Amino acid sequence: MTPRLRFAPSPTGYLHVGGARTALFNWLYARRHGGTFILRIEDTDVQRSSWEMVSGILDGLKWLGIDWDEGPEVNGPHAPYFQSERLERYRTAARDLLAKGLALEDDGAIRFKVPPGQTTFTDSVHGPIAFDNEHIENFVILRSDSHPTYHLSVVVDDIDMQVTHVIRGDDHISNTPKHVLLFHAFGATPPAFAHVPLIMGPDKKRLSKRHGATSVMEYEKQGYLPEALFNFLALLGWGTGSDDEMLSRDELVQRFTLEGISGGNAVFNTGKLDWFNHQYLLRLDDDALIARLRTRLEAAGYWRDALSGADRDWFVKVLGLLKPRAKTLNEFIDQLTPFFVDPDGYDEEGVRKHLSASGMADHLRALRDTYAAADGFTASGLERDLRALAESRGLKAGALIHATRLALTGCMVSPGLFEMLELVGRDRALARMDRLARHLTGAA
RNA sequence: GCCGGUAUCGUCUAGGGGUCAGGACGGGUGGUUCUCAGCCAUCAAACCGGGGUUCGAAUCCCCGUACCGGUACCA
Repeated sequence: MTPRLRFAPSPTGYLHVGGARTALFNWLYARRHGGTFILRIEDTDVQRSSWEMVSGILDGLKWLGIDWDEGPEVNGPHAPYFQSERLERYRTAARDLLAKGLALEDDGAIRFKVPPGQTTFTDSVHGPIAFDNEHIENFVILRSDSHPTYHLSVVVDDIDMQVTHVIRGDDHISNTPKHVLLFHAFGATPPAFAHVPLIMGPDKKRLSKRHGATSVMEYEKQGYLPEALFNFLALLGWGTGSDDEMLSRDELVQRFTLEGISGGNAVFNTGKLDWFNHQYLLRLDDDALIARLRTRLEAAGYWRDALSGADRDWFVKVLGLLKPRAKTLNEFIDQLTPFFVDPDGYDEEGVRKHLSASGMADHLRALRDTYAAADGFTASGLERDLRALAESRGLKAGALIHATRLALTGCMVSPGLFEMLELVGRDRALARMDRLARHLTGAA
């Protein structure tokens, strides 16, 4: 029997990174063993569920590259995959149990009669786990409004859909005996269970909005690459048993085991995600990088078709300058600014530190004139000219460099000044130096 | 409170009766240098505590402690 796994989100919010990781583990296991990955929408809580949320979840999964074999949009032999469309099925199941004397009516609701004894199961992550049934109350399976509770719908669906492995969050571990009891009551064999540790914030509290972004698509917005998030999430709470960390989707599939999942909760370390993202960004070839940047370039108003045509070589050089410093696609866009538009102001601290020396406007004009008269406009020549000029004027090269950087970018930090000058080009560079010189004179 | 789970550097983790307890992120220092980043070199940093078992325990057992989760006609 080939394994059948499922991810069963409740569409009461967007795809959370914790949910995404659960989906990821299920997907990894299914792909590793040639099984089936099912997506089932647990929308029995009609008030809190919406189509917008459903499509948000699908988008998040698709963006991460997690595809499903059965479920919304693709359907399958056990359709429908929305619990809201299976309500009658749950009612029948609850009445079945009632008829068999395994459940009882209570105030219009139906409760499962928990038998005496002990309920045990073997968790692939935690090992054997036992609960005394006396600690489990006769729990409701069908509400008085005839809607199923989570316990009922989950078990009925897992039976109907022939789910063989349930990989879910640790928070379900104490629900599991209830589910095991239900599987038995329905005459079914419970699936194998694997409860994965929860994702926490840096303060070891359950990850929530106050820790920062928790939605998968929020990371997309911030300029993270799906393959980076995928890799990072896969290794959160799971060890491959080796020192390798940069692992492709396929490598992750090949190495995935339930036993490698660790028992304790895992802190979501944004810094590590940044590192992964940077690594993946660095591995993108030029055209791929440009393609990934495209939408954002358009939004910023920087895009022109020549960037992938006549100006491609220039653009590739610019990107090369930014690669060591941009950790996200958004940072690329930020740092790309001086290559597309003139500075719209000057960093205040920079002005104080680097422009307050008297005569700076004059030095800047002198440099501007030198550059205007220079034969070529390449980094090495520009550097040589600047240093010579600084020396002739009794100025430290650094001082002139910093002032020129402010003129060119408006900022105190940027890639190497001379490389930037070369790529910004003579006309724009001279204009910006003029402008700062005028600005300084006007201010004085 | 009760039930369940977990415990290795700050973080993610490897390992697991005898190891210099390994890697990565982050951090420190030095170098490269016009700033930042990067890069190179280098350093610091952990087996929750207490009892056992054993020639030997971080590893096995017990007891604590801490943390997390559950304790709904939420999922």
